[in-house]
Amino acid sequence: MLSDNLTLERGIARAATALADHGVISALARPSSLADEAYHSLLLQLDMNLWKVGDKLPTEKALGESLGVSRAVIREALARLRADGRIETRQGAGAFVSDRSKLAAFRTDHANSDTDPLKQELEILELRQIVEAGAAELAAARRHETDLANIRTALEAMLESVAKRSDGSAHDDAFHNAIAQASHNSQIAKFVEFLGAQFSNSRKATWDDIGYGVGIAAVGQSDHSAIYKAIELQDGAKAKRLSHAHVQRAIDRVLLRMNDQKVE
Amino acid sequence: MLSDNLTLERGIARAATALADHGVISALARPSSLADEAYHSLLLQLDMNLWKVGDKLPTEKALGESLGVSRAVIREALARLRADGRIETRQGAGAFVSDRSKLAAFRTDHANSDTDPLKQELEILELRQIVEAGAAELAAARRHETDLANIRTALEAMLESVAKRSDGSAHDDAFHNAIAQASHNSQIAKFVEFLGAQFSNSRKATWDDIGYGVGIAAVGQSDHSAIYKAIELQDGAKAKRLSHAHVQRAIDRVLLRMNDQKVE
DNA sequence: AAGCGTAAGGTTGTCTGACAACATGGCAAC
DNA sequence: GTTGCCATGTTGTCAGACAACCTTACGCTT
Repeated sequence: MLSDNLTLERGIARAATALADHGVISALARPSSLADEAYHSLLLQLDMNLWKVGDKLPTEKALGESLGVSRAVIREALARLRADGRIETRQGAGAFVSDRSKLAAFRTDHANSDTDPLKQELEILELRQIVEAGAAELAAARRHETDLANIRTALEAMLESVAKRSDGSAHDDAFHNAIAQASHNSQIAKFVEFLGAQFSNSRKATWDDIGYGVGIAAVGQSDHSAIYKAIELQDGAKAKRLSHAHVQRAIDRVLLRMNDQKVE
Repeated sequence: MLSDNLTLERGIARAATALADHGVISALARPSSLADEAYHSLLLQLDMNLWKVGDKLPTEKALGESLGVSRAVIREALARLRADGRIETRQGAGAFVSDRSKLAAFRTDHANSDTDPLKQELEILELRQIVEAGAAELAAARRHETDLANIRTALEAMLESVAKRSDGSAHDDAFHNAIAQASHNSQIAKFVEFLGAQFSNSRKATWDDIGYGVGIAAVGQSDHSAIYKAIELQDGAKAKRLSHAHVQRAIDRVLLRMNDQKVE
């Protein structure tokens, strides 16, 4: 595992992708780039505690040889690990594993993707539920007129989408982001935006034909209206409760899918 | 601004750091690396919407010439932007600005650091308050015996630190992380750990001589004990309320510091 | 005139070699 | 034992080259 040759893996991945393009395989290891694979390979070894905090990683030259790639590729992988706060490098000395108090970035994707995708989606939704409910509560207390106008704009755009039975996921995002903005806490706003981006694929389900058939879009819309009114009336407790319940619907849908999956 | 020469800036930054080392200047632009500066330069231009979503960035060669650095440096900066989901690159085509729905990493540091550091700390604390309160509520509902044991271990280590008036910040971290782990939601656990890491410097104040003098450590300890008991008794509402109040104390201390700052 | 295949040039991905900047350990001088 | 210097190793940066790939334009066919 340590001395794997990436070019070999890459060849296999390429072949797999070629098959996938023909519909033979659904979604496996992407070919991406050598640097990407080196990054994930090193990240995996870091997550497995192959090296302890403070330990010195092999030299760039050694890493390149063990993975069968050039130093430039290794350097890009190390640069990303450094940007995430996983390692620190000192010119002339080497690269060292940094302790957890240096973490500089939060990502939702697992290097070891052995976890069930649905479970991961569920976990992110729970985190989203907590943060968005808190954001709504703050928004009710701090919203200005301009904030209300922004939320209303997104709300009306969504109403129009529902009426036309078209995809309103972009406006859905805008609605939740506008509420987060109304909290007047830029970190919360940025984080809500980030969490929203983690669902760019799965959330579409609410707005496609199936979603309209089941009536998800309509129910979500009445949720949204109620949340807006609570924020407008500065009823923080209500905004929090409604927002929490709104995300709970999405959670319940994921739980249903998980049950369906187990039955098969 | 666009055609700045990084080597020039670097020279100035080096000189500034040299002065700082002699105590003349406190903390200014770090010299770091050329790639680091190129990354922040590009990030700043992206945040200022210099290019619209989908626009093509200048070629690596052009970027390198405009910043006065080699292509290798530019490539490292672009690699980091790509890892954050800010841009996408296609071999043979170029680098393109991606839309916000591709965000792949959450960071608390601002590229445009024109914001008050205290305000930023306040905003992160508010986010932390929301997430940790939610995590405590879930922990109360889902904790196993092993989770309780982990929390208790950290709690007792902190008690010992308080008794010895030594630095217990590491155990403080461990306590909050253990609660987040007890939520049995790995994303929440990871995020709480990440937020904790954003305070590696400022949180020490609770545990130094001043903190002991004011009694912050002691008060925090009674908070911790109460939170633990609520989780043990599976009283989610209480755990949530106590955790919220606990972080509120830290928020209030920051607000005090902000007032002191305004007076000067 | 419209469609299509091909060739040319441009751009990113990767490799190689080189040198500068810095760190570390050992050795010699005191 | 301590100090200072030097050889060696490592990371940071640069330059050039080629492969893989994309885009565009040109010329040919229909």
